[in-house]
Amino acid sequence: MASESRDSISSEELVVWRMLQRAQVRITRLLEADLLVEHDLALASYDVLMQLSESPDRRLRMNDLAERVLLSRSGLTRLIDRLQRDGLVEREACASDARGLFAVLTDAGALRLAEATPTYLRGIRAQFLDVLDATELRQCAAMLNKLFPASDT
Amino acid sequence: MASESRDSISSEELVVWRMLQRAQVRITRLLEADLLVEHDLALASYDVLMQLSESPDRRLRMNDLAERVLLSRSGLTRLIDRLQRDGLVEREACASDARGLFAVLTDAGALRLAEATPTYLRGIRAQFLDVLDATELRQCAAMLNKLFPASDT
DNA sequence: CTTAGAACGTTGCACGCGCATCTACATAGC
DNA sequence: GCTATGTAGATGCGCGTGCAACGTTCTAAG
Repeated sequence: MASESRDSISSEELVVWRMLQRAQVRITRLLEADLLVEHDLALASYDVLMQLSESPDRRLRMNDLAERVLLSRSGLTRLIDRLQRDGLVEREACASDARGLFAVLTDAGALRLAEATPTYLRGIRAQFLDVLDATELRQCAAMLNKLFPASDT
Repeated sequence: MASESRDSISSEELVVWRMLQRAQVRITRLLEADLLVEHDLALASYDVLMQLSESPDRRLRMNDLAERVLLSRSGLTRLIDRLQRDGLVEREACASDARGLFAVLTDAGALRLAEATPTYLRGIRAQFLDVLDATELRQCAAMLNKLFPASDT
């Protein structure tokens, strides 16, 4: 009953995989909907603001930021365009590398992030964290550590 | 050390949530890339073919299908357009409800699904199932059952 | 110094998706 | 029968994204 997953997949395993897909989509959509309704902020935008706020001097190179928010470079370019248009982020040249640009969180951006954060936290608690108990959360963390080895891109 | 998640979220919890996001995106992208490269089939298309193949008479009402593959009605309309253009699926009128349409898997669609399935299974094994042991898989299933109560939309 | 290659960010383009709207049909109330 | 409300799919439109290509700048080799 131990090893049989070489050439095929049991239907239970398949079910687990599908549930994972559904759960992730469901959580993400509800979270994004809340952010959009209450703060007119897409989830990707929130992620950008959050990453910047946690970075030294509230700034990050475009490239690094793209990796952190799981976006392609071009995708991030457009997203920063929008956030800059809304005054939440600014672009700043990089002294040490003339090719590089920093995306910098503005005060308005920090404020917007602070406003939206309760909604964000409430969402992931309601949809995810509060549903699991402490033990499950630990198990979950352990699994994710295996699924997401340090050598990620 | 048990209950403190009411008004804020510990950073460990936040980390778990972010890892979940990253893991899901990573798995999905690798899987989709494989399907695209080896079979010119998007993940959403594969899901449609799979759902149809598991349904009685290889057919499903557009509405039901949309829910199962987590797509809006309009999204599914276009997706079925494409699959129909490629001969993998056909539309058929519904006798009991003149408004309704069935999406029906064609033989070509079934063949294409069969060809792509090894890639699909290999992907979710490599990215997900094989990374976890039997115990973890059971824990994972238990958590997902809590995250995804039967009363989903 | 010069040249070849790589890296950073932006842009043109096409694609896939959701929302709002529309038409056709169904169902309930009168 | 007729009308009102609801449902199934399709369509117009706009948005966000990735890929390929481009210009600019950095780095390494000669």
